[in-house]
Amino acid sequence: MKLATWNVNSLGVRLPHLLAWLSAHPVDALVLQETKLTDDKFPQAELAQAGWQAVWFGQKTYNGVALLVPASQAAPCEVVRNIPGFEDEQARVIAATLPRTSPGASGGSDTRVIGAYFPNGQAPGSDKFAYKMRWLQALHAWVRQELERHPRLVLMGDFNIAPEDRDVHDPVAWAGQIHCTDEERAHFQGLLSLGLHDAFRLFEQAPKSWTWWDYRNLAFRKNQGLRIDHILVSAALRPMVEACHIDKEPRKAERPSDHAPVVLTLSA
DNA sequence: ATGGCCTTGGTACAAGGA
Repeated sequence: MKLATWNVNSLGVRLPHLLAWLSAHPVDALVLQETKLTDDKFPQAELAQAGWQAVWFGQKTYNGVALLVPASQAAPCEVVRNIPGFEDEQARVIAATLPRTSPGASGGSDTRVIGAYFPNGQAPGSDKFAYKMRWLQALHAWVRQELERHPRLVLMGDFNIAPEDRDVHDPVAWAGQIHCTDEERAHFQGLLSLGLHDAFRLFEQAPKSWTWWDYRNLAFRKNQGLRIDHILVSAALRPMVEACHIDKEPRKAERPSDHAPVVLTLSA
């Protein structure tokens, strides 16, 4: 079973690119961020024609999230949009349960997937940073509840947090900057304290592994980036994690997203 | 060489991203 997350930076622009990636990488679920489409503009028909069903939650111009699942699989259920109880104008979260498809498998159960586009935060001290902190607090409380109901849980998306200095190409230049502040990193650790595990760090990984590279300054060619897109797995899923990798290939395409997909491989 | 972006809305350029 493969699960993936990808900030596509406009699904309208990236749809052909996304379909090409999906046909080469048949995942069991993919969460998208920054679709930048209102719900009426979501390309449901095009995706269905390519063999994908979806649930989505968008808004105009900014943000927007979706969950894609092969049409051959059971439909995602118990769909939640945004953090329950947290008033938010911005479309940043979509959660759903993937029903277990192999009834013969023992000891398993449904898998809960939460796809999230964490706020950017712009700069420490700004209003947007304060919003990011409130949002992170609400997310933490909600994920705690979700874990009680769904032991097999995956939280993945664009976190807009580089958890450690090794997730930053130039930690000195980025010290205290957005994505790297102590406050943001404490929130990331807070999610881990719920019993979640950073799937990427369950394995030995190449140094200088990033998921995002600035469009400017030849950052991708020089491999100057950040690791800000993450897949966290619950304790119940951890023994099943076989691999977690960043697929840099789509970042080399013409008109790429500035983010690369992250892919999780689970046994069974 | 040293600096170099992209998307949306809307039709010039500002806002936002990270």
